[in-house]
Amino acid sequence: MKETFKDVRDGKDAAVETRPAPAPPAPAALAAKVRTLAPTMTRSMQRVAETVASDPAGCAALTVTGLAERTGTSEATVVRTSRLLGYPGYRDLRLALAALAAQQAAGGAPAVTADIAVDDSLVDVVAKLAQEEQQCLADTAAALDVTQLEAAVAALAGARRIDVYGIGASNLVGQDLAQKLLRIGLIAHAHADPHLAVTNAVQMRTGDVALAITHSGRTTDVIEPLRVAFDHGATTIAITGRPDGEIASYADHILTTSTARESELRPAAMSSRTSQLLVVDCLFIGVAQRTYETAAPALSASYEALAHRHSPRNHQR
Amino acid sequence: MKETFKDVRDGKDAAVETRPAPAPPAPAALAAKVRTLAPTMTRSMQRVAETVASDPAGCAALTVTGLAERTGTSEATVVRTSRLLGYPGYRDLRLALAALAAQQAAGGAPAVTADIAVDDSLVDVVAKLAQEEQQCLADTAAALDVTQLEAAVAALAGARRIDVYGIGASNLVGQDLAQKLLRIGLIAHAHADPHLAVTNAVQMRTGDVALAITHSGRTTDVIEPLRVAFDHGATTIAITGRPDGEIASYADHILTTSTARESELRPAAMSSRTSQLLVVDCLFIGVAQRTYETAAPALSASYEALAHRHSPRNHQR
DNA sequence: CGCGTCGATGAAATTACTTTTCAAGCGTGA
DNA sequence: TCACGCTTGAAAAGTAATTTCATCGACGCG
Repeated sequence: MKETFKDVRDGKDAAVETRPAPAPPAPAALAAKVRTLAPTMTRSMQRVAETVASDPAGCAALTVTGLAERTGTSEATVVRTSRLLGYPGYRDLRLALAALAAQQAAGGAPAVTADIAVDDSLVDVVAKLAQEEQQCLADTAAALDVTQLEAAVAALAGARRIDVYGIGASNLVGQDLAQKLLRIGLIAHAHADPHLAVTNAVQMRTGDVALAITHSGRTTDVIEPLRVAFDHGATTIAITGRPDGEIASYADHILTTSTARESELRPAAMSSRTSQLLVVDCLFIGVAQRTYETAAPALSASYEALAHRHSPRNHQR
Repeated sequence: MKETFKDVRDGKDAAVETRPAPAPPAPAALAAKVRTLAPTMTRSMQRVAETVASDPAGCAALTVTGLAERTGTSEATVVRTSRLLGYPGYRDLRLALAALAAQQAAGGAPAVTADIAVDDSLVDVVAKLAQEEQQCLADTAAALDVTQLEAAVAALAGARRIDVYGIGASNLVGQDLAQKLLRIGLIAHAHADPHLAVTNAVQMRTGDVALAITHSGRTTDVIEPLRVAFDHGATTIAITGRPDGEIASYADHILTTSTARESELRPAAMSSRTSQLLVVDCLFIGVAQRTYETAAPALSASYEALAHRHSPRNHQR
């Protein structure tokens, strides 16, 4: 169970490196974190998390016992929830809560995001979608673990070869990343076919990088190739919305994407894609910075190469 | 003196009621309070107060003992100082400190609109990217012509068949749209190969919809198939950043995406992609609304179908 | 110049709060 | 239906905050 899972990961980390940074507690990304982790939580923990997220100021004034009473749970559950949210204990969650409350008070309007309904006008749809995606970006940026990002960037920048795994919508994100990396001279390939992906993953070894993208963290077709690459000594990176999912067991570096509530009309795929793309962009820029000497000329070269694919400009007025 | 004061207060409170609200602790007025009360304080208390005022964030991380050590005083002195500053005890001062730190941090970094530079830290990169993409979304939403969108949605919703043309990054956006439309039961196909696209475009006729995605509006490989489809009587839609580009000549409906300044490290492809995706999402939601009767069941069906592709949930603790 | 008083201060005791442990409860799947 | 494992809260254990109290030093007065 938990022990097993934890031990596996720890063992791996110990073997590979010394776990760069467990998880710097989130300052303002609390709401995002609550959403991301909500599925993992038990009922009472969800109650605590939700209470905390909906009224940071109020909760900051409460002691463990107080919050336990207010949520109708026990102190133990409150502490457990705090841990799950990434804090060493309730004390620190409480501090973060106070900070969050202050920020909210200062920032003013929190954000009104009503679900998109079937009978919304298109004007509303546009507004709500834009709003939700903006929120999603903000959440992702706030929750992104820069240490992990740094490590991932370093791995990519120095990789002999990069394989990207993703299925469905995540595959498109993977292709986006691969396209970008190719442009700056890296050898990257996005796999769409799970079988081919596994077949190729066997070739991976130390110095190669395998990157898997899956929102659920449980997509077998994506986990398999990453596992194979991991077993063959490649450095592995996972971009997932569930940092505690199975895929985490085979990832050296985990980049967490945020999750928005999904509604009937707006499948989770939409916000996860937005979130994933931001992460991918960050990776790309990071790598481009680190390989600037070669990246810059490569970028302009690719522009040149495309020029003749465009009709002459005389059409514009 | 202080003792006396405290006793008086306690006595009164006990007698009157359960502590009405002697003094609402200060949130951000801490520095002011320190200055005001400094003369009243003893040397060691001044040291504590000053430390606290100059580094709220750092002190918030410390326990009484820690702060006592850092200021070279004792726990008692720290508590006494807290009292003098208007808090019931150190615990509450600490919360206020955290809040203050958050406020300072929020106010200190108002907006990062600068270009991403080669020597930016990853933290900056993440912040700037998120910021830029958010801006891009806002711009797109504001500039989107809902009338055109409405027309495009109507065309798509009633289409016998939908072909999507896009090259490079825009192709991924096209695939995203096609995937989504397929999910709700429409017949959509995204073309990556320009030759095949043209070949297929010849088949298009009235009742079919051709949709082209190109940021520049001048990408020949994308314009060609759209022109062919247009000539054969299909309804044509263009998603482009240049509504005056050549492609406009062959588009019945034009959806404009916004363009952000592009910097050396951040090619235009990035922001155009974000913008295009928002438009595509709006199209999708619009179509899903109009075909709700068939779309809703189709959506849930596709979820079901994917379920077995995920590993069981037993992995989570 | 010495003595006494009083406030400031920190060590230690006490109390409040937090964290951990553990056993009972409960749902779930075999 | 049973058994297993996860969830949960009660209570023990531990940690941090608060209070108490004795010491120290300064100042004023005899």
